Amino acid sequence: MSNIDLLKSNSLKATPQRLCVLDILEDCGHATLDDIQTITREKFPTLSISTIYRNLNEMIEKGIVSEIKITRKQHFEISKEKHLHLYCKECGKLEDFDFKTESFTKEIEKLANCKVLNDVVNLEIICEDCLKKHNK
Amino acid sequence: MSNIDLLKSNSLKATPQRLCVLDILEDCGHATLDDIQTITREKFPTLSISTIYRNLNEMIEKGIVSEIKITRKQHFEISKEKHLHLYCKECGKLEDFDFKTESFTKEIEKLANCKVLNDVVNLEIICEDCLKKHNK
DNA sequence: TTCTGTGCAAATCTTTTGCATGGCA
DNA sequence: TGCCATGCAAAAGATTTGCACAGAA
Repeated sequence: MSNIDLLKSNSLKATPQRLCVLDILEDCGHATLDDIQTITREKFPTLSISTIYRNLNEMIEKGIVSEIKITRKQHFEISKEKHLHLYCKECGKLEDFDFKTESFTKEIEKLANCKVLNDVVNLEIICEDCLKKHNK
Repeated sequence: MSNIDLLKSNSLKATPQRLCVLDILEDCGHATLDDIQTITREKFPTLSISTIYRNLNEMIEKGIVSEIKITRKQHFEISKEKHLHLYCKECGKLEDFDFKTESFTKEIEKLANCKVLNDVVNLEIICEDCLKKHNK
């Protein structure tokens, strides 16, 4: 589904500003507010920060976009299938990792008698590259 | 270990203000900044918000206190053993759940060639009570 | 025309800093 | 005395809101 359809199917108009934000999230995987502001400014010098906030909040409410609460600066991404976020505390890299979390969450559901909503689990790590540096 | 010793062993003076914050975290399990501010005010009407921020940041740096990044308002807790946070999106309850996350994190480490640092994994859920309400 | 979305500026929070004061080793 | 910690006020940042205008249905 194109980003245009994604917006329309959530009764949001496909404005250039919204598409621009979605394109950035698609290209970068995840972006902070600063990232979004910097990149959008190149295309739309007049695009206002309040529009970014407003649109992100709307798209989060509709479930099109998700917030990633792992670093102090929050990141945003286009909502997608169950996966992991691996954030390297050493080099600051934030990556998606394709991993079905079901078997983990199903176990919790059984033990705690609850329904787990997360499609995403966030983990702080030291990444492969940084581990290699340690061993040198 | 008492909170006094906890502070001293991290070369922080055990001031009444710091102890008050730690007591709150101990009593509540987790508290937001608002919680901390409201409760400390009862005991120390003059305790300033900047002192709370400064102390929390220091204690986070030393690893005595951890931030919980799950809701929009961040929560704080006294650092402890590996466990889960279950946050009910419906009623807003945030609870600890005793669950060893090792088998999950070990699997990720193998697959992604990384070291997982988390002692804590955050999950958004619908809790047992709220599920019951649905079925009525 | 009627809505919805945008930009700008102002208002409101949140968080951090600078500095003078106070208390404890 | 010499630190370290605090309180207060100001500064800096982040986020939201009000309003008038612009553009698409």
